[in-house]
Amino acid sequence: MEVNSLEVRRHFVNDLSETISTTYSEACKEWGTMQVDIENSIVIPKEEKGDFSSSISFALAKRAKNSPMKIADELAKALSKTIEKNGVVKKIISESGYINIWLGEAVYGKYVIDSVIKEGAGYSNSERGKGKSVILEYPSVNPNKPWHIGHLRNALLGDSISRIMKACSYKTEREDYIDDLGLQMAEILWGLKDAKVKGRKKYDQFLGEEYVRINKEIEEKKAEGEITSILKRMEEKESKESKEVRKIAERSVRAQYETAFSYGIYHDVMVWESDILSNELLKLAMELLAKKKISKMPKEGKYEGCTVIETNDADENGEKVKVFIRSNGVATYIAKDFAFHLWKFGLLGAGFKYSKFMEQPDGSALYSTSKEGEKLDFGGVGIVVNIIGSEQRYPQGVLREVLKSMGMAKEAESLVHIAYGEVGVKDGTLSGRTGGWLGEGRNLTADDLLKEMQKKTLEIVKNSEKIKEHANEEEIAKKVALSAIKFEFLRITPEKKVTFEWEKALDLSANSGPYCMYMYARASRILEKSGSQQGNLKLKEPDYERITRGPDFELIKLIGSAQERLEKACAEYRPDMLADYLIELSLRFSSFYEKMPVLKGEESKAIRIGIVLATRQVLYNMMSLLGIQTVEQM
RNA sequence: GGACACGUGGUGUAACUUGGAUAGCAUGCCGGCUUGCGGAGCCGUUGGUUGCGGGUUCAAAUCCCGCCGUGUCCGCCA
Repeated sequence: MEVNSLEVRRHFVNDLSETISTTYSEACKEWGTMQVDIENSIVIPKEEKGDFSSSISFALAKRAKNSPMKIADELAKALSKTIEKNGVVKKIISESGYINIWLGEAVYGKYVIDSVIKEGAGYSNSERGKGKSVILEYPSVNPNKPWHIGHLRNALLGDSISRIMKACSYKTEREDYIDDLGLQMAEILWGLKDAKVKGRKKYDQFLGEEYVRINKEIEEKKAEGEITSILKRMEEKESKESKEVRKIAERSVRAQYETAFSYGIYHDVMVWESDILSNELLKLAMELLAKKKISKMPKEGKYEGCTVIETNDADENGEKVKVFIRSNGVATYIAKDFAFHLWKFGLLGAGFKYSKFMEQPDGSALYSTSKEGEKLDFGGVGIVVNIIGSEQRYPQGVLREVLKSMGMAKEAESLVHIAYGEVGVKDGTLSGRTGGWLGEGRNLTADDLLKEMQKKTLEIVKNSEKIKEHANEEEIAKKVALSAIKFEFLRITPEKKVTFEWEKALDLSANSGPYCMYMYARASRILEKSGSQQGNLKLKEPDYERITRGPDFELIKLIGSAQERLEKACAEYRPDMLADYLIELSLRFSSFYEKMPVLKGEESKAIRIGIVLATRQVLYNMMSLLGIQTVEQM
């Protein structure tokens, strides 16, 4: 039997609601089922108040025409009789209107530690998403520039959320959308001409710099008209431009993915905008809209010759219309995106052809849509998660609205937009057009951030006396650098805007990623010195009765809440909740071993080793969900 | 003009969806700790009228109404 905080909570709710319905049957009649109210009334109180607590008596007071204190007293008394002999719950008492329950340290501690050891890397995993499939889209960077720190935030969020959902048993599909037909690529095509890559620059870096130069040139030469015609020719099948732009884009994407791989970010499939056209997904989608009479083709007025959709929200001029197909026959971005989303949900009855794009460093295959290739089982999922900047709330809302008006309420509901706040810099923007990402000496790119961070961590690692194998210095420094960057980006609620500053970013003391790694390394060393391995803990016969109401049990409770924390983070798409949990865990662990010597613990030694073992495992599990790797020494 | 997001100690943030006990954590400042299982550490002190004003409630950072500030979006751009 696995007992964790979720189980305890569930039991508490059940016992409480049974007790209430018998003790206050009159009040309950009016209230109906109070299950939800009871669930919401349960919190984890301050240490000295107990392990779980309910404030339900306050809500009951009016109905039962009694004071909250008396109700809490009665309920606590009645509940005490339900305490099972197994001793997971030790006592239930009331205090100023609250009902507080106390867990039995030995019994609960044994359950928690035993299940961590038994489940290992799977401990805290959940089945909440069993049988559900999800497609996650990130970071969808235009292929005309390197990833800057804003794109990095997107990619790290997507990477972490997909890891989290996978740990919750969702069948995940990591997808990247490549916009190879956009204005930005047309501009590249116009201005790049015969330019060769100068020096040994990465191709995405080269394109990004060229793009800034090209934009100035376009303005000087007033070349907007020429670009529009290039844009149109790019969309034509088999045109010279369509082939050339795809070639440039593929080369650029390969360069961008070098960045992704250096951060440990992987995908399953990339979808090219040009393939949405070549595989006729757009045509099918528009036919479907026409058939359902959602789209209209005005014969006169402003939108003559267009295919449009009416929306609920009026814009500043009172217009309630969105153009899907322009009067010149060219589809708008939102039309392509809509067709794409019908495909994601499997509502088109057709799909792409795929070919293998490359093998990723982790050994997994990355597929890409293509004009020729085999049919594979991508798309057609139940949940769609898009990690896109908050500035795209409106178009994402339009997608949802059109789905709804097509009678696809379930899909509309399952279209999730992770609207993360933009990454800003103190002065200026990260604009690709004006080159705001270019800096002096170091750029605001994901590549340069990692490079700078590694420079810093390598210096620290080199001076560390704790590292025995100095051959691994580079590898350790890289993992520490990655943890610092990832933690810094992921610890903040996605919605919040962040302002990037080099000084702050490189300040390791302010970053908790390396701190968590440090705790893991210390735990590892304690275990090494104790001669303990995961397998032989039983041989040491830990005496669970030696768990005290102190830092040890506080730590155990925290370990026991791992699954609860994970499920919440998953339900709300919030990696920052796990970052928060990791900090708590690290702090508790730190104060635990500071106050309770493990190896000199005498009779308590075995159980304390068990606690260290469990902590180390959960640290490892949670860090993996943020994409952070551990080291044994640092 | 309309819609949305954000506003919490000096700084960065958590808790807001589901109202509960003294608003949690980090960082900074100040002070202390090392013959001790790893000092990238630990302990302590300082610092908040939760943007402002009303309302609901036994109880409001949390819910409602009205303001203020910052930002974003509303195109036959993507």
